[in-house]
Amino acid sequence: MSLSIATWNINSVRLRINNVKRYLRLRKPDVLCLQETKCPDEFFPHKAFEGLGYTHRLVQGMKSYNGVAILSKVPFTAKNIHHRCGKEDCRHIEVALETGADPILLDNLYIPAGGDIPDPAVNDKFAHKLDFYREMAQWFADRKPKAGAAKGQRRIAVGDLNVAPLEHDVWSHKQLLKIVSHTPVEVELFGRLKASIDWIDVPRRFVPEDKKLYSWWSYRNNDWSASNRGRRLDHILASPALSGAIRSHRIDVDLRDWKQASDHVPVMATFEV
DNA sequence: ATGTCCAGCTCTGCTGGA
Repeated sequence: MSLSIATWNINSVRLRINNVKRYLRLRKPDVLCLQETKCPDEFFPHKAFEGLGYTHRLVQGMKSYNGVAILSKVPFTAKNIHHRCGKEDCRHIEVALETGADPILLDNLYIPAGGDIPDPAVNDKFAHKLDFYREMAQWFADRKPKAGAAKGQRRIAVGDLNVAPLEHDVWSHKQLLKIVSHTPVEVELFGRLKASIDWIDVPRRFVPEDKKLYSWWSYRNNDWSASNRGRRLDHILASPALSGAIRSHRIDVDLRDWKQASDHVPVMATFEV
């Protein structure tokens, strides 16, 4: 079967529910993973998703900040809500998609942005971000198949990871080296997470590393497309067991121009599973 | 890099977070 999965930092699911519905009608992903829903569970707009066929849902939200949700046409089991770095701040949920004999584990992540000052000694938010990366790298590493095992688990991790790891994941590598999201310490930790189970960077399977690729443009730019100062903060990672199943990717840049847009656009990938 | 958006509270302006 074909399986399409999209990830989108929506920056308030209630405020942008009409954009979400429009996107779902346009691209019809089988699974949508949202971050920054900013919505306590009792107010989550379940009806909108139910009406579009997303009858399987796992939401974990809180007041004002953070919040993640998995909305799916494909049934899933193993609804896991993970607490990270000793906090209950709604940043990691995991399901097992019922796709054939062997389910696919799907992680939806909202990694802390990290504040403005890239120094963990003076900025607790940056320290939290680095700790989150270390914890995730270890958690995935603990799930890596033992040496000699035939093949690993089919696993996909998506979300706003708040790091643009490659030189051409930002508009200016040089000018962003000291800007949170592209500092060497963050890029190193992203690499450690990626190496934990030899994750495949799905969009980069299709777009060479010397080509610019972004999923986020700051609200602080008056004309985001004229300056095009973007960053690739939103990611889709696939485990090696899915390497042969990757079929396509799409980053819907045009959505940054929709009325009342999020500062992030959706990133989607299709697999033949 | 600059500087805009969102949620919450209450206060229809301000604050913190991104």
